[in-house]
Amino acid sequence: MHHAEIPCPAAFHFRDVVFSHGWVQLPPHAWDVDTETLARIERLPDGRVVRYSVRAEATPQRRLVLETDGGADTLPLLLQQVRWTLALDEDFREFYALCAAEPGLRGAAERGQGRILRSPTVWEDVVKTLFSVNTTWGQTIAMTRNLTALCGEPHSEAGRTFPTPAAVAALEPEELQRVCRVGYRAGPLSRLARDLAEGRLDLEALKDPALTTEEVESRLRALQGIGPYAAANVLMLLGRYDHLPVDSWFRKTVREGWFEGGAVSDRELVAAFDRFRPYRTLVYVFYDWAGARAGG
DNA sequence: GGTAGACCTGGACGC
DNA sequence: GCGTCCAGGTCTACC
Repeated sequence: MHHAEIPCPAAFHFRDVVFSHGWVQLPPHAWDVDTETLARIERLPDGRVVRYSVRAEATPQRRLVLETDGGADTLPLLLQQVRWTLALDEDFREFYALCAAEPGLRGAAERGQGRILRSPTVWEDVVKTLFSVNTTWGQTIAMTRNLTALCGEPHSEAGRTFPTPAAVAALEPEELQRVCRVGYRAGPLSRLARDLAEGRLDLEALKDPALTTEEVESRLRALQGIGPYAAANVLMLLGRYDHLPVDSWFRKTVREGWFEGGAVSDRELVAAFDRFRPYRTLVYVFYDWAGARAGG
């Protein structure tokens, strides 16, 4: 077992990042409640399949500890991956400045919140987002498990990698639908996998900060099955925080939090976030909605 | 530009 | 047991 240490940003809370949204429940992520450790099975570019885990040192969380059963030569790549998946290199000071004037956001600033757990590849985040659309969260988990079990690469001890585009592209949409129970998402999933595997599409390029958010959104919306909600969700995972993911959960949360549960149009719900540009999504994710509902 | 209806799936619900 | 509804939307046709 090899390990490396990663210095934490100021006011960093590992658990807050891991549980920033539901991704931790989707394989190949796994959370150990006893040791508070986040683990993943990962396929490296050279084909090796390794397991790695990340945990925070006890409070104050000044360092993360990365461990892997891969060779010592895998550590630089895995460190780079952890920095991306935990958004360790992002600067949230402007967001915290905005939080200071908003009672429902003061807790977020005090805890150093803003980081959202993401996948190593845009491909994985897009697939998981596609699986979260027009279904229940339980079925999203099942679809991800089924796809990973069907064509992820096995680790020697336990678990599988998230499938590569090539592995998914090798299967017919009918099989994806029948075995993974992904329903009508099989077509868009298969097409996405084939476009990536055959080099017609490059989703990793969307991580380029030189691209405008409008350009990234436009490329995401060009994907089959990715509409306004799904594109906003992926934009958030790419560190672009001004496109609100308007779905049924958003409507319920904001109506109950800011409009006393009344009937309000999407236009009005979104307009309520205008003053929080360009961090509207972070405000939605980290706002103290329970406090708002309680009248605070 | 807005709106209705179809779309996989499976759990919840009413009967 | 069975039918219906709908969930962390998207797409198309139609007006």
